[in-house]
Amino acid sequence: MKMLQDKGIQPSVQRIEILTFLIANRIHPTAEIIYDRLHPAIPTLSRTTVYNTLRLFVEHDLVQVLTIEDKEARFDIDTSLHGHFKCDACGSVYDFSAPDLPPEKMKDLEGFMIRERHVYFRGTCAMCAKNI
Amino acid sequence: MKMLQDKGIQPSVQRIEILTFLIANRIHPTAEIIYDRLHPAIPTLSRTTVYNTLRLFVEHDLVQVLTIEDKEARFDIDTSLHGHFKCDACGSVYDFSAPDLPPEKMKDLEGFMIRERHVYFRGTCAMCAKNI
DNA sequence: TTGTCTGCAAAACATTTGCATACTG
DNA sequence: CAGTATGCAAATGTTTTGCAGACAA
Repeated sequence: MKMLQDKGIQPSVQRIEILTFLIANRIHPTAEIIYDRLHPAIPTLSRTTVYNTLRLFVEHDLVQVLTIEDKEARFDIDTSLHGHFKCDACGSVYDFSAPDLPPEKMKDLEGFMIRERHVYFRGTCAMCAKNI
Repeated sequence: MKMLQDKGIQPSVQRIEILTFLIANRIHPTAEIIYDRLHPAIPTLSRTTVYNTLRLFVEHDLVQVLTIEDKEARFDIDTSLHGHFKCDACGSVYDFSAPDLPPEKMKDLEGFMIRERHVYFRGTCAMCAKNI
């Protein structure tokens, strides 16, 4: 996988599979979800490798960590600025285009160096709201 | 404490102390920080009670949970809409006035019921940036 | 061959739960 | 007295670490 080499990451079978899963499944999965979905196809895969790999990807800015809930981290292959909505009914995490909060307009943060910006909404998604 | 009774919470010694701490120390503490700071004065205080009490406060909308980091939850007595900035150097969490993201303008979320909104920034705070 | 990657088992943490005791109305 | 709150100890769930064997440049 060229994507990995471009980021200076050696492309092992496990790393390619995890990256491919993240690209194909835009569901902001947890480490456990990734493990559960890949383990049948790669029986030797361990949770440790999933965690190691995700940390590596984050360190190389290939994915971002979402802390939209307090229990477990979620991972997003899309590192562009956008918002995340978590439905408390079905548990899904949706993307939405967040207005670009211009950091220079926030005078509370004068002199602050902003490296990451996250917008998290929670509530009930349209599908779940309909079924109530 | 009237504030507790207004929310339908029985004001025990422990609950009053924890609420008072949150009001007096706007540092967005973790459960552990609250325990460490109150334990000397209330030697019988247990971590369980701190966790129980914080959960109770959250359920009664007296405080909000911040998931600005993946490891531990932080608690904010200010439930109004504002942003949070975490400095990766000193670990402090700062408040800032976030522009009110109008949910109705986000057509990606049509039909969604929004219950919570969070804006989290990360980086280096002005004080730490100066000392680099 | 030398360094890196993997994966098992165990450890580390934050948080929750079961339950007996203590408190309060 | 009845119901609720507390706190200890143990359990849970996620993530990390130590380390030995496997793999790759």
